[in-house]
Amino acid sequence: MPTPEKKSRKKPHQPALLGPVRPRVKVLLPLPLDGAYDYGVPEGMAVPGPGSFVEVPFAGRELRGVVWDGAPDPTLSEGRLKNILGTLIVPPMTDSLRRFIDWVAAYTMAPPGAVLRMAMSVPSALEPPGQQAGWRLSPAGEAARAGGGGYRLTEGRRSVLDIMLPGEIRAGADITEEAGVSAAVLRGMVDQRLVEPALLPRRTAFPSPDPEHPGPELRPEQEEAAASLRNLVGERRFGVTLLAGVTGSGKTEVYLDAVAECLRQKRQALVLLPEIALSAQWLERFQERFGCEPALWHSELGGRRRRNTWRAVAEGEAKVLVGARSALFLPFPDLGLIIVDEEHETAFKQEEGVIYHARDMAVVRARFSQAGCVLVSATPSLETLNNAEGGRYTALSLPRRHGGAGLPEITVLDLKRVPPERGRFISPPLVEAVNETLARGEQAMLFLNRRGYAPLTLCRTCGHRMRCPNCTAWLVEHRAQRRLQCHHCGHTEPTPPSCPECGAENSLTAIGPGVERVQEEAALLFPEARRLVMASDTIPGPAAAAEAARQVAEREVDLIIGTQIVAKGWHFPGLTLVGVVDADLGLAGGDLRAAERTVQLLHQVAGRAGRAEHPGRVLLQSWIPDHPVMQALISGDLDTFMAEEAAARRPGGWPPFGRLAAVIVSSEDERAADRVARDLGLSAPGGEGVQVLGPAPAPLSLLRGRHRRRLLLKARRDVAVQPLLWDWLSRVEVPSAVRVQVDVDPVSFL
DNA sequence: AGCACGCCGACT
DNA sequence: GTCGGCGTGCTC
Repeated sequence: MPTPEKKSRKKPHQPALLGPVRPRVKVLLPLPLDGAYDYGVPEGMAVPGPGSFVEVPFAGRELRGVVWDGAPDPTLSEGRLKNILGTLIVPPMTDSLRRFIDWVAAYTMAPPGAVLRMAMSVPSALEPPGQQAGWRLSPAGEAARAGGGGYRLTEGRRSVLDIMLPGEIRAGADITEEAGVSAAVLRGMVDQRLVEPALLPRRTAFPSPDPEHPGPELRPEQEEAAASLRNLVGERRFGVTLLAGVTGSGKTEVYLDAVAECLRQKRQALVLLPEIALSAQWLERFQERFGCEPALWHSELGGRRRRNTWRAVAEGEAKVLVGARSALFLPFPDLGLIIVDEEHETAFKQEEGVIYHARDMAVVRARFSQAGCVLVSATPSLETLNNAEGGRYTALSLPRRHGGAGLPEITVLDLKRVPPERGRFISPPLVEAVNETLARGEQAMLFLNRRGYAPLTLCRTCGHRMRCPNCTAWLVEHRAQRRLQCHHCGHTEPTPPSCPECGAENSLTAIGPGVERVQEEAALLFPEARRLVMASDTIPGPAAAAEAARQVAEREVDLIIGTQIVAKGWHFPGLTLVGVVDADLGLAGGDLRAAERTVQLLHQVAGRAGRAEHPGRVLLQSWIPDHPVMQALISGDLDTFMAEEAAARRPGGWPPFGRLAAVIVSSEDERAADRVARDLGLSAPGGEGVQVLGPAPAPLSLLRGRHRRRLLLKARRDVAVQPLLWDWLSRVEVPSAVRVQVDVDPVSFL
């Protein structure tokens, strides 16, 4: 039997081409490669300029990339050079976005192609517009979809039929992507006449927000701040402003006025929100101000809408876009303003893949785009406050609330003095306060930043604790589903009837409260109250969020029991009491920002109380009522608290007075991880203003089945940490089973 | 990222 | 004896 010819990995040696040498360009591909690759421009093709989207052959595939800056390598032999296949009809990527991508890659130490991938997240958006070909079900296809026609369908064909609605016309790439099949499956269906060609309709235009649409009238201090922001935008140059102001002081209206000015300047505006999926009420306010909806961008946005939005941004048609952090990498041709609302939120930190902080990168993008940048918060981060103090940012503040509404009165309930009953979590004074509030026909909220029923399940007989098999974490009971869940890796298992260790029956006990357990207790204490649990698992998306907001607004709910998702952006006019079930929760673990974050979160939750005509009340249950965090919340003097935080961090050179970079070593093989971590420790850089702490097991020393070790590089502010890190990491050998990640400016220390 | 190559274990 | 596991290296 003849053996099939083995495909040679090496290219056959080609003789040097005669005639004129092809022009060369660098092309960056959306892959985690070290840099851009060189390609030849075939005869007859105009040399595409930097920023052009091109199609190129790469490792036997056809990929799309962007012509990048820099000189092609003249030493690369003509024979190895492949030709560009074609230029795509898309507005080229601007200089400012290309420089931003390079900057982010250099700063985060990610491959530039990995950053480019975030800017090219919608492959189908690069298809030529207009006369684009699409596909729809033929009559035979519709019959097959309904199960008729006696067709025998492969799994792939079945899933194509399932996702194609009768009459709907979609792009081929869209269909194959959503159905999870190859193009061959679709082609086969076309050949069998189950699917027929059709022209894609031109997408509907994005509405233009009208800056002159009559919006709400601004109070004098709002108008003053708005004027300053309009001025920032009007100058059409880079500048950063911090807009601070307590909840309810009308910051949103102020910065929407800056958006209006940006529209008058005929430039685009980007608003970043930490949790775009839960911002139904924010969208209403936008609508009121501008008479239409903005373009939206978040990870749940799928298929067609995603594609259209990307394209509309690239063509400058989408004037205002509201999005999550990934919106920072959209191809705005002329960005005039970036707003980062709730700038202190840790949700702006991307923790996977390219690890970056969207707030910080927003400032950089604004700089490259000659745009204004506004950081907005009731409780600004120490980083931002420090920049304002140093004069790098302009500071504006709105001290008062709307309509003269006072700040809620905040009291600490000392749990040592007024403990809840055994096995309960709501203390008698809080029970009484809720009863009074409900009796007056007002709404109350119980806040506990912990999902599920109980964070720990313990065997009373043998002391066994239910743990996640993949992570250093306890399993959280979700009683409604009768399951135990790991909140880190997604592992779930049914709640066992008896102890898996000693076999004792009825011995497993729930330890500690989650919102579900608080709601159970509330059902006993306040049986008449209509209750609503708001947690990320009960409010899974924008629609559910809007529905929850409606129920609260229309008084179909008396008592809200919620996790941190209730802290952000809601306006509950009838809510006058907030009870914080465990104010100490965020202080455990003792990381660098635990106190700062707790103050920010609890201040924000407190801000939900008493926004309308009724004054609000907030009760914090705490075992440590004298803690500076509680004292700051009671007094409402957050400035002093932050000043003390700053004073505590300054001498040690902790951020923002110094730089940090975390090096995380992980492997399924614990010993391999230890070995690499130890080697890194031994070759750690030192010297003036630089020190390395660790290695040490990460607090989550096992995560998703990977053993993790951490090192922390701490450096003076004037030290560039990236060259130091590159040099350091290059000196240590890392086997392929071990991953070394760098997190510059870490937020989480887990 | 994806894909082919190559070198080690369990099966028709 | 082959099929196939995924470790390793490469892509202009």
